[in-house]
Amino acid sequence: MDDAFVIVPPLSYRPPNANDFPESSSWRDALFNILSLIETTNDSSRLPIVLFKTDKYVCMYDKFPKAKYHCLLMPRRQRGEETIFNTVETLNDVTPYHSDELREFHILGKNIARRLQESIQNTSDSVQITIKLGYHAIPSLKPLHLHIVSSDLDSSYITRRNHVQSFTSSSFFVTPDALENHLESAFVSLHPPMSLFVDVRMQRAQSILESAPMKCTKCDRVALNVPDWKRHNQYCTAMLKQTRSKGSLNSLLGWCSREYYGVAASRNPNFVKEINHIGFSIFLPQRDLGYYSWGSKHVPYKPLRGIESEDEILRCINVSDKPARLKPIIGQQVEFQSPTQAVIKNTFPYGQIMAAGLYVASMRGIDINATDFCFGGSVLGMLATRNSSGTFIASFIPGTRCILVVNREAYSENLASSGFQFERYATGKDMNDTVDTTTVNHLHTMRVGAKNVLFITEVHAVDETDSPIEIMASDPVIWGLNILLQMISSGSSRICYGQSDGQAIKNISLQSLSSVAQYFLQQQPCADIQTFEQNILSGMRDIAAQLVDGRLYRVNFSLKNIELVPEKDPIQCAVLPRDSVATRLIHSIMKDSAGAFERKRRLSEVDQNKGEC
DNA sequence: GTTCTAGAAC
DNA sequence: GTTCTAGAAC
Repeated sequence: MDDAFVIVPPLSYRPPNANDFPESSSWRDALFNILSLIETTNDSSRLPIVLFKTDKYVCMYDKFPKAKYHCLLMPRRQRGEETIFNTVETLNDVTPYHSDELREFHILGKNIARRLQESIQNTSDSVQITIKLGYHAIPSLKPLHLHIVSSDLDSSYITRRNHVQSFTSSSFFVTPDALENHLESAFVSLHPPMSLFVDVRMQRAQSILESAPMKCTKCDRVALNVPDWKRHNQYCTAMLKQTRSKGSLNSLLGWCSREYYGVAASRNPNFVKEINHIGFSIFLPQRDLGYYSWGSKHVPYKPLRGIESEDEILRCINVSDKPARLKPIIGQQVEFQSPTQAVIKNTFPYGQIMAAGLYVASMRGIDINATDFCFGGSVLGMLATRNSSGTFIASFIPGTRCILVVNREAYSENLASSGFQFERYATGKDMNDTVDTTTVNHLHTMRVGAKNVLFITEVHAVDETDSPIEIMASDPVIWGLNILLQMISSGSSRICYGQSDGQAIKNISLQSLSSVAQYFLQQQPCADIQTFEQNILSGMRDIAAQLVDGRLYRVNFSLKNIELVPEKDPIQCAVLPRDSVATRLIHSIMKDSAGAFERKRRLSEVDQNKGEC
């Protein structure tokens, strides 16, 4: 281990004021917000909430210190870099594969602890206080954070039983040594270690918080209640017990075997398996951010730049909606109906609604600043085939370095068409209903190569586990690679399709993503997945390299190479509302999400009341 | 994670 | 009457 990475200078502990900490949309995102503040602040070593940082890690003061000295050590979020820590949110995401990184992290933590110990050497506290390191077996906050905390636990912020237990229980407070020993045990006794994850015994850990006796850390006296524990703790004069750490194992840590595909795997394991089964290696699903619906309420068309306020967008979003469940229709035959014609243009508010997806993604904890790209549903296909059957526009999302790429082609759709009829049939709706224009969208992130990509795509249905299913009234073979990449963009591991002869849909079947791929590759023996992957990665590189300013660019092709050309009609081809509106929509989440969220709630109540009257 | 508060425990 | 806990809201 190269100690140079983790050398810590002498530290002086100067806890900040509570209002030095950034406001957070939700307490769950508090640490993420701090981490992105650190990345976006020019000289973040001057931030009062930071005690010490390196290129990879940051040690910040705890906002509610449970002892005279209390900090949190975390890996920094590194844009575009492959650090495994980026996907570790709790101890349950840790694998033996993380051993080396964790060891380095722990050495840094111990060195910080040593410096803190030095800094209190000459104070009256020096005799009684030692600095301890540990993770909470069940943390309240993500991502992974190591507590560096002094043994006194003398703090007005200790108010509840679980505060006491979480820092005094020798098993709930998981020391770095205990975690390292646990990981080490996988290499000794279990095989194969790479598919194993740490598994915290949740029930036992919870019962420690709730019902284990609260003991004094010095004399083991059992307290009657929290105030009793605090009173005794302040005046107990017994010597602090020396805790053994080397070689210790933690009784709350076990193992759980599952394949490693990233964080999203637990939500939609089939999708991840299918992608790997096809042979794609550049896609690593990360976070599944769920669904939201867009109901435009039959208002007139409007140019995106004509949107006056974010409320015009907020009122159309329903964050608790999800796609309808696919009905058991396999093998059935469906006659088409003759519903009322309903032609709609993909113009706002019936299209061009990426801003809504960005809003919901921010609300659900995506840091747009830490995201490299945001793609609509057909972008992967365009990059892979280098075929611009569409008008693709690339531009920075205002106020960020995140590149939004969407198909801005203007087209019309008829809700009476057979495709829409089949979608409604497959989800148990009235085939003749051409009035409801609500669409449901899925949000998820993937690593694509070394980049973080947010996907905002429409989905038609979900299966019994609420995973997306593509629905299509034609044989997917016709669509070839595009449908494959559209499914990947929407996070769909299956497609429900039937063959249409104009009168009816026949042979409705359900196929997996990999069988669609297999069929496509059979039809086109010259096609190979690796070439498509290279096209996608080099396309993303080209776009990032050529996007030099805040203007709108059209994605053109010359000899299959991507060329960004400044869009001649940036007003007409806008992909987001004007900057002031878009910025408030996306960034208000960080600073003022409570306000935006409350406003959204009030608006939806108003709309509901209208409906009821 | 905290804050707030009803009502149980004393 | 006061002290303390636990659950909901944020």
